[in-house]
Amino acid sequence: MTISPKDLKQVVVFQRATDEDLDLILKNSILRSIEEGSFFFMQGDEAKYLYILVSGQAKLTQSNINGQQVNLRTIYPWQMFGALGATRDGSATYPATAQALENSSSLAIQSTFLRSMMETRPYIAFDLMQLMTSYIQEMQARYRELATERVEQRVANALIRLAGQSGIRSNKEAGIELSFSRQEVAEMTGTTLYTVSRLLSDWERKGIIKTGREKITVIQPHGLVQIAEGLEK
Amino acid sequence: MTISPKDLKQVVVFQRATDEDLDLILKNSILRSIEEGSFFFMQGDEAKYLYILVSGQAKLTQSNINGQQVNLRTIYPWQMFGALGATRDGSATYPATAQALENSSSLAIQSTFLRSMMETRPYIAFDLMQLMTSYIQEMQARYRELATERVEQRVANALIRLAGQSGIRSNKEAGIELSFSRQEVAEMTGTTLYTVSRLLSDWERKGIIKTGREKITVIQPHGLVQIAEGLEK
DNA sequence: ACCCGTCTTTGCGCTGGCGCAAATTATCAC
DNA sequence: GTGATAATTTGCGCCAGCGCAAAGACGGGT
Repeated sequence: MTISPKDLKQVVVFQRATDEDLDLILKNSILRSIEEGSFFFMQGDEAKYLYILVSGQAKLTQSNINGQQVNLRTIYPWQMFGALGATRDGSATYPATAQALENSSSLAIQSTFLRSMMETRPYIAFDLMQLMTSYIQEMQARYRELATERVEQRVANALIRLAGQSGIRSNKEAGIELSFSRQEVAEMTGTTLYTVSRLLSDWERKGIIKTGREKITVIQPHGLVQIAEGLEK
Repeated sequence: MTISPKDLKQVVVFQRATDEDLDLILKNSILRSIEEGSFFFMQGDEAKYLYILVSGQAKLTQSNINGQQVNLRTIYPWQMFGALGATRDGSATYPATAQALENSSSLAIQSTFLRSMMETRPYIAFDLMQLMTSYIQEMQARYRELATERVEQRVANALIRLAGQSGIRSNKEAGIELSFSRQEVAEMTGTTLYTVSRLLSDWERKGIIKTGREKITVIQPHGLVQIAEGLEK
């Protein structure tokens, strides 16, 4: 697979880049293919590269000392990841682990190179900052959710968010189909797979969703919104 | 009170700014004094300004629909806040509320002005991005903590973090003194004031801390670390 | 010194959600 | 199709932590 400068325009942070800059970026990066289940990088690794997902799907997780993990976000093609460790000063390490959910390919850009580029090209730093800003907002919202909302509300919210993100990628007649296991949803919402399973079964009985193995189809988004707001009782 | 360009150098994001730039920033900002308990801005307000705290102390919180609030961070002099809403495109709103914990004064900088400055001065966008990066990391860590750790571990961690932040500002012989109520600690850790009170009483009995009205003195930081790691049992 | 408002403590009962265990079902490789 | 593997469901018991209520402690203002 080859990547052209034009492809890179799909990356939010590079939308405003000139063709020369895009060329330069490509020259300072390498293509890395990762098979399903393997890792782009692990939490604690030295952050030499930041990545652009070219194809496939990946997840970003963080683990505590006991190995319990939380899911920070799911990565879709042309999204950047690993940028946190890579933009910090000196020899930073990745604060999270990136694992391929399918066979995936990515563009690995040298951190030092992007940093030097930013020093002279305001738009990259600016757009990257905008991206960071949106992550902070999402993390703050999820943090507040975790601190104040009950499990059913958090799970409902997670499904709404996921439907919004990947729903764009599907036709929504007959529901929005999501590909996540109970375990994954649990890691996104700070609960357990048992509780998620019980909730989903309950909601299926009520006709709000349909469930399958590693699959959740949202039939009535409105029903989820109601649960998320804590109105269902 | 007047603020000189030199004062502004204490702001992380302006460390590398030229004197002319600092002058320009001062010219495009106004001094705002807020008395204890009042608000710099509320969640949902249009983000016309971003702030630099000049004196006093403030807290940044976020509330859900029911009014339950979580504490995102405490703001000390020469720290920037309200930058999230202000750096986003168009007419963004603040995602959080900033309230003065003491009589405070701040410098309010026009969002549009700082945005235009960043477009031509890489170092500001770059340094601001670094700052954002550190916030993301902290939020991710706290999120993981909230999702996977038990209450006592989270509270211990919060005290460690607070001691690290404001400990710099005090002499640590005879312990590091923190000025937070049980309610505030509860909002930082996603629990209730009752549980915090019970934990602190327990830890005081063990000699790890001393407690007082709106005051917690850390005597044995090591004891907290042990609890935070879940080893105490 | 005293009062009053606020913060803190603690007893008590309750329950949301955890997590084991075992059964059931879906998926894939061959 | 068949067996192996992994995901899911559900019963059951349990307990960490919530939250009310009431008492107690502290501190600022006059």
